Amino acid sequence: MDCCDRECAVEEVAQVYERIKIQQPFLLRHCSSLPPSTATQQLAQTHSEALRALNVALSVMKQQHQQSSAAPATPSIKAEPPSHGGAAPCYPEAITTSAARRGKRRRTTMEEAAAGKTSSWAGLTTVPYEDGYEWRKYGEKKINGTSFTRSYFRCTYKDDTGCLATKHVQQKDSSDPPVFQVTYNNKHTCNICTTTTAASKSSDREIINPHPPNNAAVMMNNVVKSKNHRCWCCLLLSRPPLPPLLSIERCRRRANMISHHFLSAVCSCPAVPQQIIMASIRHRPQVHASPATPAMDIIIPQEEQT
DNA sequence: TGGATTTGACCAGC
DNA sequence: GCTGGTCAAATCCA
Repeated sequence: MDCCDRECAVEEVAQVYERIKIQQPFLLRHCSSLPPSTATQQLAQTHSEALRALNVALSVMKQQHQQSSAAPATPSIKAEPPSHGGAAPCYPEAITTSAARRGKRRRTTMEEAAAGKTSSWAGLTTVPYEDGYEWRKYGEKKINGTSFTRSYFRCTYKDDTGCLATKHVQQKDSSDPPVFQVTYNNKHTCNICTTTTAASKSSDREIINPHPPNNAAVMMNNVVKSKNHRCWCCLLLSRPPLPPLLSIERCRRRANMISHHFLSAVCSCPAVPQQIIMASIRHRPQVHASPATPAMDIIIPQEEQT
């Protein structure tokens, strides 16, 4: 496939993606107004899967396009399509690197990753901080031959559960939105997602039901009726590993941190004020020098701030 | 005040 | 000796 064909394909997929994305809030609203049934369940589920698949396809296609237009000497990295949470990468089934040992780790090169000689896994994404897990930053370093610093993260629950999952995020370019290379080491063993409500801080951690309802209508009703107003937007867009349920307050804060792509993908979420969605569409995402900074600035309307 | 982030120092692989 | 990954004290922030 030549360059023009590829661009046409990307454009076509992008158009379909935008069309489905626009339809999703209306569909979900419609489903929520109907009594739960297999048909509405399947419709909502299929719609969500289609949206996610298109998002994945777009990410991969854009990535391939960038790689093909790069210098030939540039080594290709092992990049698999994400399985959840928009463009966030997923984990391989087997991660058994010796680097999992505590202490200093053997460096892994791009070549090794491409050759599959290392069990760590790298992928490109525009939403490096939205992969459904909670991460705590523990370091940042300027890497030779790169324009941007690399940020190091470990699982927030390392101390609680001994989870050894780590990742590092390296911004690759200043494109719009910026592309990040995310490298994961060690699989999550914590198996917990946490939530923080507006009324309580992180002390009230809870284990999320591993089998949440797939029915969009049920989930919508739960959001509307439940006292703590949990956000389910991530659940709707994802498959295991499950992202955390978020309080509306937390989701609003989080909306300030996520990229244009992801935000527009969750535009059906009732917890994220429509004004934020519109603001994210009106204002082009800003490019920041450090990947640790938000991918864009969104002004939360005054009445929405708490 | 406690949790999260920053940042310089340290350590081990290459 | 250089470099990437981690540690941990200092700092920030809600």
